[in-house]
Amino acid sequence: MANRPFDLELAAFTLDPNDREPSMSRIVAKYLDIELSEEELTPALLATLAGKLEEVLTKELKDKGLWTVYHDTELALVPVLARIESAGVQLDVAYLKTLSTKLHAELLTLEEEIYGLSGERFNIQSPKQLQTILFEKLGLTTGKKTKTGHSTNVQVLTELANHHPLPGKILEYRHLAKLLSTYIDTLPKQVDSKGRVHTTYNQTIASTGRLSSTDPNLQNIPIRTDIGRKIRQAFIPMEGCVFLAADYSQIELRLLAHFSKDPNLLEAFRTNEDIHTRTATLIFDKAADLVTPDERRIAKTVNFGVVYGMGPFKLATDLHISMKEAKSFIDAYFARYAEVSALMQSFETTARDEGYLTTILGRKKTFPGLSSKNRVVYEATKREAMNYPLQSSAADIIKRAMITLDEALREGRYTSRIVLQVHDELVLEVPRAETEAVTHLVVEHMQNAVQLEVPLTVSVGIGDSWMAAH
DNA sequence: CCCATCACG
DNA sequence: ACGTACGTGATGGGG
Ligand SMILES: [Mg+2]
Repeated sequence: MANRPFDLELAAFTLDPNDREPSMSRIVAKYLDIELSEEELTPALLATLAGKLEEVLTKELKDKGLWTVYHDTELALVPVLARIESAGVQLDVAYLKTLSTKLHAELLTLEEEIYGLSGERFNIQSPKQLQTILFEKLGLTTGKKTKTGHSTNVQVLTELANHHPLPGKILEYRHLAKLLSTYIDTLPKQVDSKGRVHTTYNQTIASTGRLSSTDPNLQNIPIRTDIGRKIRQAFIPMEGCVFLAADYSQIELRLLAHFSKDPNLLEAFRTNEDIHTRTATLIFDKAADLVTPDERRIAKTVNFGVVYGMGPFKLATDLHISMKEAKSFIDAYFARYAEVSALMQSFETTARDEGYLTTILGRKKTFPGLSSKNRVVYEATKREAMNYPLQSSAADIIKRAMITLDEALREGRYTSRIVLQVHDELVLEVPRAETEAVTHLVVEHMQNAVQLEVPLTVSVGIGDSWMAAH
């Protein structure tokens, strides 16, 4: 491995990813046991402490078995991220401008319709003013949700839309306003002279070890609605290139199979079955070809819910079924995937009794909330613990893939480069002539980043926009 | 500055 | 009686 300079921020994060505010003052106190304020820690003083900090944190990393993940993954990822950020990604600004004009016109129409239905003009974007219109003036009811008043969120408005035409219009308005203000009208302001946007990937924010993306966030670009997909079409490769998008299929559920060794889950992934249909056959006790689309949809929600520690309440409200039914589905899931049930319990007990959990690459995180006597805090932390090894190991895996893929691209003298990472997906800008070779390279490095009990599979698409590459 | 909301995996 | 699915970031309202 290359000789890399010490990185205090990454070292401190690897040692304690829970620390939300790792200021120099806190780090110096924590590792050198010296109490000094940020002001007292002058550059000159910090310079004198630097060597000692490196020595102490290095020893700590090695003692805790964290040196490898720190050095070979986190530190090795730094230049890879630097290249991604520096490359940026091209936007079709003219197209976004056209889209903006069209959608602003629609927004204006919606606005007038909303005022008409409300009988007055008000700030639609103010939840407070909207509450007054919906719940006082129109007397609509949900009885549900309060914090600082009645909630007007999408769940509530969707329910209210069955009783009055206004909430549906508000939902349409919100959807357009969100996409316009966050993406369509904002991204064009952030392009460089070549029409490319450059995000910043933060390596020390998400306690699971995931990356986060800011300024602009390129990890939450819309895709779930028609208009959202139009925004994805604005992400385009430079002249002479195509986009190659490669994403892991159900990586967290495969990790669930790997860690639990549940026979049903292993079998499903080893035979490359449709996992949601497989779960449906198990919880509804019927053959795969008899599973209805509705049953598959329920099974899909259960599959994803389980890795978040979802309970019957959430499942019932999301699927519009009774608590009793929801509980029966979850019970059936854990009965048929018995080793998953055992694994989830072991995550809780290990996190509580050993104090921490470990990922596939040896990343660690503690769960202080499991010492709480407050049931809500305890249960919330238990859910974090149940999700952590899966989400965090998935983050480990794509990081390894990025490091070795980047190296292979450079070693092979390719022009292709990674331009985006979205948790389980990589997007590359690929000269047309390199398409075939780089497709193989990307798949190879992603699928073989680690070896699991089940295959890691990657789906790849190529296209003239991010949307088209999916 | 916090809250509510909603965009993504 | 309470609270109820993990991890993020950006926006607009309102104090
Ligand atoms: Mg995927």
